[in-house]
Amino acid sequence: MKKKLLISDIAKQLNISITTVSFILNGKAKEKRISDSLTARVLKLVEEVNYKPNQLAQSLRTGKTKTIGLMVEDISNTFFANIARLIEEKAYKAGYKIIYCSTEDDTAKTRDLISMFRDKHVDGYIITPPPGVEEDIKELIAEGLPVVLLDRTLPGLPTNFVGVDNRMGSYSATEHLIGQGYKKIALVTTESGQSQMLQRLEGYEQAMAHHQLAPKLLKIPFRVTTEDMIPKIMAFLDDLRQRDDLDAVLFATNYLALRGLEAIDKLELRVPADVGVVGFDDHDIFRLYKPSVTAVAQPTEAIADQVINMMLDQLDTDDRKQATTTQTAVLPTSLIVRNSTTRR
Amino acid sequence: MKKKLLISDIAKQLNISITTVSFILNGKAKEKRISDSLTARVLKLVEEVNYKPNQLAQSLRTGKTKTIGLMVEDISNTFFANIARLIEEKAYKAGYKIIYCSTEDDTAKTRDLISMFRDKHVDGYIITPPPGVEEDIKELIAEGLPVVLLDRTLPGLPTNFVGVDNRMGSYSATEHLIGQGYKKIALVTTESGQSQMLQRLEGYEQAMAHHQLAPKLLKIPFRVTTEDMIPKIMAFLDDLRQRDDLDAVLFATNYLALRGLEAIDKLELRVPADVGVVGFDDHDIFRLYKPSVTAVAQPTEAIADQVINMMLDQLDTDDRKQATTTQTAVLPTSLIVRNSTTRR
DNA sequence: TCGGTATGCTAAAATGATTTAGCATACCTG
DNA sequence: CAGGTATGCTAAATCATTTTAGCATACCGA
Repeated sequence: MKKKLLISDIAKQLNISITTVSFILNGKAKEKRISDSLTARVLKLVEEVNYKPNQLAQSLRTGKTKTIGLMVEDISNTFFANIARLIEEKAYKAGYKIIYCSTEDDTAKTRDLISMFRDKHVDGYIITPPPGVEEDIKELIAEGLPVVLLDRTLPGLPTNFVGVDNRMGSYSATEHLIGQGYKKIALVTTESGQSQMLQRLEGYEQAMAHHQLAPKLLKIPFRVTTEDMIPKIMAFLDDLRQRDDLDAVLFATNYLALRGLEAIDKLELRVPADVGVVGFDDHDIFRLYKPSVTAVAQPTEAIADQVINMMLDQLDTDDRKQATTTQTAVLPTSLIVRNSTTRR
Repeated sequence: MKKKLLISDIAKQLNISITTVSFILNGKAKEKRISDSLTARVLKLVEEVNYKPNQLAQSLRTGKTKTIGLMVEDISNTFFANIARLIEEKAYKAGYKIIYCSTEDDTAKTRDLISMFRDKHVDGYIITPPPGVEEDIKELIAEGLPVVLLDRTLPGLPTNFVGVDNRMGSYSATEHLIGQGYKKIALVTTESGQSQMLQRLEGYEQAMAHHQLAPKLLKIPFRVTTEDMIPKIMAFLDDLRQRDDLDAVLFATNYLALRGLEAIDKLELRVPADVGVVGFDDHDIFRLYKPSVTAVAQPTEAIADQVINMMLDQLDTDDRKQATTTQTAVLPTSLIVRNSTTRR
């Protein structure tokens, strides 16, 4: 097994000091007045023998690991998987690697993960925060570590944030339904206090209020399994239906919409004739489903762009003026109108 | 900002040497004959002040980073996203973090990524290899680094591998179609030479041959965009249809099946009356689609289990006897019969 | 009383880089 | 020709651990 090359090997071969080699490799040749000819010789040799500095040693000395921690609610959810893919790509281009994990929106697990990431000295944190981690995040910020929150914020936490205009998204989705002649519109959401979910609720309620329509809510508790979800939704819809009080549903997340479609199917309701359907967050399935499903789409690529830009921004900035400015990007959603809301 | 605690702080406070603290923290107290009382005092203080060793320094000294590199073709593909989620979970339980990236099945990119992972000194490699990285992987193995290939193998590479019985999967899918009375069965696959794709092709061809039926193939070139894929599939199916030579299709991957369903939809063919449809690799959509789509399901959880077990196995083993034994797990697929192949 | 060994701990090297402080030498200026 | 400055480089400290080699002291048996 070939021995790994050290910086001292390079220095020895050229009969110069380690310091000089280090300066040259770190682009400080000019600044440190190393002659051009020596610089060239060093770079040539380094190239020839394919010397690569030991990143662990570098990290120990500099405190930088060129690694970003990415914590999403669930990496297997298409929305997050797509974001993760884009973030990864852009991060690699900037020389950063990504360590990821899924929080499952579990406070204790997330706190643990944050602490593990710290132990590993990641340079920056991208987080979709569960409730109850405010203090941990504040600590990160207090220590001058770059943090970008994604998808949802936490109250009272002045931090860089990237998300969409959820209120507007569900407002316009509701307006769209109303415009199509639907009046008895229900919202199926989760019980969570996550900011983005509250905003989606707010948008729906505002649109309904604006038209003097009565809101109808189903809030699914958080840790309900997929199987239990469908009967719950069925019961809710069926009940409204019995009272002739339902002609459309807005689902507040893509997985709720998937379960919802199954529920609607089992109740043998026709879409869009019996009920109109809109999902928040687009999904491959919505294009393909018959009838295709109208959805509030989030601009995945733009989100990922903003996130990584904010992160790189902070990573580039000198640590001093870190906490001074916080950026916030609230991106617009777009309503993709498909057949599930088109009455004929 | 509170100063980070060092091992020397612990030593100083108790008036003992750093060495002793280190031994105790690394569970070598007994072995090194440190008295129980001192051991207890050290552990107590460590607990009280919440001292945590600097992992960078540990890694530099030991050469272990407690990090596993995961390279999949595309982290945003549901199949890989699900696997990634499970692997992450199990890895964390064993104290390992995951760095991931998407190879896009691009040789040059992957070689680059492998080299980056090496620079970062990951302890183990989980890879879905694109063609042309045989040498790089051989090098990893030669250096005694744990490697587990996932989903596909490379010819002439004796390595730990986890995948499914692809040949059997598509064989039985084809048999199923034939059992339902379909005879003019086409296979839509990719042009790639990836082992798993070749096996799926082989299974199909064997089943067809076994019943003296003529195979009909469409091989989609690799870097075709989603939009270009649909017209290609349409043309292929339509052509066969014109010649009255099509009554069922087997799609060799889940994304091909998705595009395929769109194509079938546009051609206004009815499923399963005009064409039966089977997908390789299950997908949420297949349950929900009308009619629901029969699929060859891969046992995601079992795959992830095997992968992480093989990996941890190697990581635990002393480096010496590393390369001696290689494990291979070929898991069975299961055919989930749904409406898309049920003629009435 | 002396050699052997068990006990309980530690000094110092090693891991592989970056960075601070500074040393010669040459050159220039007045 | 003294004194200052620019040039071109380097010795040694530093980052925070782990690990090797070994040092006192006490005790025991012969």
